[in-house]
Amino acid sequence: MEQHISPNLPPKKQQIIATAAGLFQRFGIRRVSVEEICQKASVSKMTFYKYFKNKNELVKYLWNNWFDEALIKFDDIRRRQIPFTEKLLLMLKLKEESVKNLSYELALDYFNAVPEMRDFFEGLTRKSINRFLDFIREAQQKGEVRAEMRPKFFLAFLDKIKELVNDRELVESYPSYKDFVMEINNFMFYGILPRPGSKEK
Amino acid sequence: MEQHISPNLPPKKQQIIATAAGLFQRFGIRRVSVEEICQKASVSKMTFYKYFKNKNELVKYLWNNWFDEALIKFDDIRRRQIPFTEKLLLMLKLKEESVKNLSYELALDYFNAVPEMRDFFEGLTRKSINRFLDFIREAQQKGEVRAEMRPKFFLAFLDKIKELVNDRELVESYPSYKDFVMEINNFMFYGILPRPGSKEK
DNA sequence: TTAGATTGTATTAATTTCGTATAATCAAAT
DNA sequence: ATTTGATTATACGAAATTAATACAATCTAA
Repeated sequence: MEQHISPNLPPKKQQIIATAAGLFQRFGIRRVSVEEICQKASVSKMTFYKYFKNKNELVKYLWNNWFDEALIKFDDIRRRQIPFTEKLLLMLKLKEESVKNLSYELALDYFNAVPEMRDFFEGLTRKSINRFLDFIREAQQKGEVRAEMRPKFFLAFLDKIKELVNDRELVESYPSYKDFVMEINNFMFYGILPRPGSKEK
Repeated sequence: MEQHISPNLPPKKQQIIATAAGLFQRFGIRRVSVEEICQKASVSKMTFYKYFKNKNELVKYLWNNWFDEALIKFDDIRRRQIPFTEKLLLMLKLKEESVKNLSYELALDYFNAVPEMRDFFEGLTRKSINRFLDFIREAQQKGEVRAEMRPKFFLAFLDKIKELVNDRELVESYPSYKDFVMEINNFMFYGILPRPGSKEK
């Protein structure tokens, strides 16, 4: 719920953004009218249309903000001095949070009513995906990931894996979260084959 | 979210009721259209209007159901062979749950748009309150409650007390929930004065 | 006092929702 | 096979809501 909206914006504009974000989150974009936003934000409609051409532009503004913030966090993780697989897990978590904030479900609901917004949203999504593919390619060049693997396959694979990260029962069945991470680590490095030099028979 | 809707209704009617309840709960009554209910319930609009004159009648039906169920549970508590104060606490809990289901907040939102529904809702509320006042009067006749106290005062008092029941930190500061109940018990029986014969100095 | 921002009210056009009418479809009983 | 009752799809006009703009009035700070 906490929005990190860049400050030193006109106060009225900020009010609009904050209340709109709250209302959209709660009821879905489609179900919230401009007037409602204005009333709850104590802003006249004129002022609203001064700062935003219309509701869609406001929505785009919010989406842009959210995606930008997510990308900043993404790059932050990317730069850290931690093993590749740990980065991966952090990114999966980040993605989950972002989706929660964006209320992807509510966005979908909006697409049905305003189809042209789908393109915009998908544009942002594509940008994010490309950033991630870059990350993988870089890891391949650094030798952290097998170079023969197609990045797109890896992406699809992770999309499935992330469900495991959210599987509480599974995660808690390990002595610690770290052990769980190790499991994924090992799986990604060695696959299902016994580690060379391990004592498995 | 679990609705206990009386069975052996026409299946389509039941679908309408169930989906409407879900949507209302989620988005508020005002924000959900008849068409949306029909779509999600896989029921044609014609069928909807066969079973309900309009959206308001559907809402009334749901409210009636919810209040009836609550009153049944209320009477059940009333009949139990447990001390008066324990009944009180159970009733406070019941009320809290009912309010949660009714989404009182969302109902209020609806009143702004459709004022005539407020009367209906308040009618149901009054009925519940009267039932409760009866309960108190009975307790007064049985000598469980001081006869000089006005039932309405007691009602107002409880409305404040119930916030305590929901105060987790307070409740958990007692060794057990039973101890917390005893505290309220004692307070209601003896007020703030030391119990006659207790060892306080 | 002025300039810029904001508000309240009003207004029109566009969109959504409501509630009904009609004909078609389907399932099951006769 | 036919009838019956329930349901659906489509369409429709009326009513209500929402969108977006216009204009005059107000407020605020330089």
